[in-house]
Amino acid sequence: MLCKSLNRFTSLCCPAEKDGVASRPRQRRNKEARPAELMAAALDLFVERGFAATRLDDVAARAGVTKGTLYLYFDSKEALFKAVVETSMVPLIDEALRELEEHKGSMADLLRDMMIRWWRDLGATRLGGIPKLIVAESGNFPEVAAFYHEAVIQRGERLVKGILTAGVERGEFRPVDVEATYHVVIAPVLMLMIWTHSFAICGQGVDPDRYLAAHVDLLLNGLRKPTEK
Amino acid sequence: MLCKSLNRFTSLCCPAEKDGVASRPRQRRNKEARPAELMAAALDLFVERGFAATRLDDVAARAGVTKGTLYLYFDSKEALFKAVVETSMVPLIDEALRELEEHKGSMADLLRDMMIRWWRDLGATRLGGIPKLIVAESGNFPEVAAFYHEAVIQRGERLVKGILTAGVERGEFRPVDVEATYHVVIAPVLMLMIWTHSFAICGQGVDPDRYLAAHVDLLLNGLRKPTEK
Amino acid sequence: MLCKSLNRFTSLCCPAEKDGVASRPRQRRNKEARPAELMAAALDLFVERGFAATRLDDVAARAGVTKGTLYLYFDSKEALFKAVVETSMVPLIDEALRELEEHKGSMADLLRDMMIRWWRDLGATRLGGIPKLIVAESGNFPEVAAFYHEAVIQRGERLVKGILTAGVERGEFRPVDVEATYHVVIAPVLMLMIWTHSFAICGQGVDPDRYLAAHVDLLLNGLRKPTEK
Amino acid sequence: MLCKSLNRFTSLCCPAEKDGVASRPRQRRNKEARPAELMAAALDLFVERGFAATRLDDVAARAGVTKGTLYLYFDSKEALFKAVVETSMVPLIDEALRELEEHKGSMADLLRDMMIRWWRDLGATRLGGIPKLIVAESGNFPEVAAFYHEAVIQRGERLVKGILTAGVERGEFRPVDVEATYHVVIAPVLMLMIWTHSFAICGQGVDPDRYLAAHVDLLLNGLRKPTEK
DNA sequence: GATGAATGAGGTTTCATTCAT
DNA sequence: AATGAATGAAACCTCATTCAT
Repeated sequence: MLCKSLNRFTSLCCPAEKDGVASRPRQRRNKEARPAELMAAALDLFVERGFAATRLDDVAARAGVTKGTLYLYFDSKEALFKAVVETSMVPLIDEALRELEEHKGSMADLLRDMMIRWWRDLGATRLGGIPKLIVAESGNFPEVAAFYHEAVIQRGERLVKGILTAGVERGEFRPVDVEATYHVVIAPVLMLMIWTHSFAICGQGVDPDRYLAAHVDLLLNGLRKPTEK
Repeated sequence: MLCKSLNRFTSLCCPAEKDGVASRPRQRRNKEARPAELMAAALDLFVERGFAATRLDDVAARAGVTKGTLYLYFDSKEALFKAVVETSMVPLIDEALRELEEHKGSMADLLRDMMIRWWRDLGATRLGGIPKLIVAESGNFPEVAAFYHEAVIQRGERLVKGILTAGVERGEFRPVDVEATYHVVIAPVLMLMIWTHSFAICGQGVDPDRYLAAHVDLLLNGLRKPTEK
Repeated sequence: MLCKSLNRFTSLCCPAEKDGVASRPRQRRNKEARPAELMAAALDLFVERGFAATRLDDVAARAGVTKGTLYLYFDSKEALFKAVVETSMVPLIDEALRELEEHKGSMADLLRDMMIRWWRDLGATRLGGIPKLIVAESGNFPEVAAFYHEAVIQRGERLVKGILTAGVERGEFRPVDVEATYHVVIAPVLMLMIWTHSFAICGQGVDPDRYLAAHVDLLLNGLRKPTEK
Repeated sequence: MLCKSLNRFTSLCCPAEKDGVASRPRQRRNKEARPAELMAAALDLFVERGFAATRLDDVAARAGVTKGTLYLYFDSKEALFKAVVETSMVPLIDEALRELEEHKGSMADLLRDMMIRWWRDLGATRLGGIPKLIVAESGNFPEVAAFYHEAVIQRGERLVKGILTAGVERGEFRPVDVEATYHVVIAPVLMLMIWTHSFAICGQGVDPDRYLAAHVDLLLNGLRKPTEK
């Protein structure tokens, strides 16, 4: 929990004013909320246009301030992006990791549960656009990519591999190549997010629930020990 | 190197030679080949850097011409981009379709075979960077995305769904939700391509063969009728 | 360090502490001292970085206040600059004049003595950066330069010319062009200060003592009547 | 000699159009002269305002082009400055070094000669403003300072020390501390240039010829062996 | 057909200055 | 008296696009 007032962040989804500036006599409207407002505006535009194509002018305008104000709170465009990721995605993964440690039931249930919640809390929200952004711009912004890898990917990796390993050890799953299977497990979820934020825009949507159900179905069937008939 | 254009005043070097440009005279070798040369250079750079980050200066230099020449053949950067996608991906897909209509054996084998060939002939080449590029820029270039969807994705969809349906009808596969399973089948392959062209660069490579093997293994185990042990 | 202002939300640190700021409460200690504190901070930074490159943010931080406070005491950055020059250099020159009026001995000794004291009391301190600063910014702040000339340079001129004239009249020195020789006398000292505050930083220091000794040696040899061997 | 057409540079002193843009139908007016025109405009403004305070917009406007054109010829503001120094000051010093090697007469004459020519060809021209600029901005632009040190100062050092050493070896000069005397020799000349380009602007000029004569007079008297009466 | 010099709008970032509190 | 959030005018630099040659 980085900052108390930031918890409001994910549910703060600023109520439109699409691209228009609020015209009230601003100045000290509610200063504690400023960073969260800026990050919310930034998330919207980053997801919509990508990192490079997002202009800080637009981020500021969407938050109802001017460009210079951004630099009161964030050192650079990159810093702004990092802050967005850190305050929105990281806590979600950290909580999942915590739950894994405390989980007692079957690993198959946990996996299914995680999948569904991951989609509901992250994939289905604006945050679901982040992975596409990262993939798209990692080549041109290596520092951003490196940060994301460390902050998000590695944590997710620990989570999924933890479940797989535990399942195998308990004899619940077949003995699989955990390293490779990890990628097979997350790929469809990642792909769904990427899909939703690219072709879905062109009206070529995938039904997330059916897709995830099919994935989990296939996955658990593939992992289950064939001997337990 | 005081002043960029001073080279001209010495006799040290003559034609632009930058970013790996061929330095041969290139005597109007074959004027019909010019567009193809330009598109080849553009493909290289688009795949490597993305659409927005690719500079036309660099494309021209790589093709051994100057920037102005590009505008003799393409109306704009976007037009060049669309031409590249059209001429590089479409023929490949068409050939794949032709070959697959002649298949007679088991659907499981066919699926496994397809996966491997898709990777070898496309994913492992520089063309493997196209899907990432499309996904990444689809938001900012909707027409390009729509074209790609029609020309490439829909054909692939027909193919995979055909195999799944046939497998189920023959009793080779469990009865699955074909619509959703189609996505689950292709997602890992797409994901592998995207991965290879994004984080792989940051030293976080995935071993394609192990990954594909794990995917196919899981897939066929998941599809196989549980009764046939 | 995600967002600059988040420090406020934690209890880690309280007041601005940046760039070596005193962190004591500074309870309105002595409101008459505030301008002097601000000018002291400004002198440090002006000497270190020059006029244009000094940020008022940093000046304020070094004085333990905020930027807005500066504008309570000075109308603008330029006004601050002029105040600094006025209050730091003028008293020094006045004291030097007072002490020198009481001298009785030889002019050669007086000249040598002056040189050494000038360096010790002014050149070797942070005030030695003022001449460079004046020279550097005189073009962009002509009023400041004019003030400095009147307040500092002209006094020094009277002094040196007085010594030279007296030395010639007494027959201690050759008859020289006093007007021009004055400049030759002070130039090396000025130059030493400028040098110390410019290239000395780049590791190209001059040894002040050797330099001054060489200067005085050369000077007195050049001034001495050649017949008096 | 870096570039044939650049020799015209020092005598190219573009005929005013003070701060105004030429309104002729430009475009390819005389493309080979472009770099020299840009450097001439840059020299004017660098000397007048300093490095940091000179805006590239103004440099471009004075040369009758737009900002972007500058970047066709120079990679950055720093590169532009370096090019100006390299093409204007360095050749002058190099020629002086060549003459030193070929000189046969007395070192006193050579020293006097060099002083006068240095002033005539450099100090009295716009180039005389460069040393002040370097001194003023060396703290904030270390790379620029380092370049200047290597390109100009070290060459000048070799020149002056060469003369002093030769004079001492031949028994023409007293045996002096060459290292320290070098600084004493150049300081007044540097100071004269700095003076001319700072206080001189405020109407507090020094008469260069009288000043230099006094300096050389004093210098040679100070260096001459006292035994030769 | 090909060039390449030139443009100019637009990007991120900086910072002196203001003003409601 | 003091704050510090906010502004907005530049500054440097980039690059798709144009057009005279």
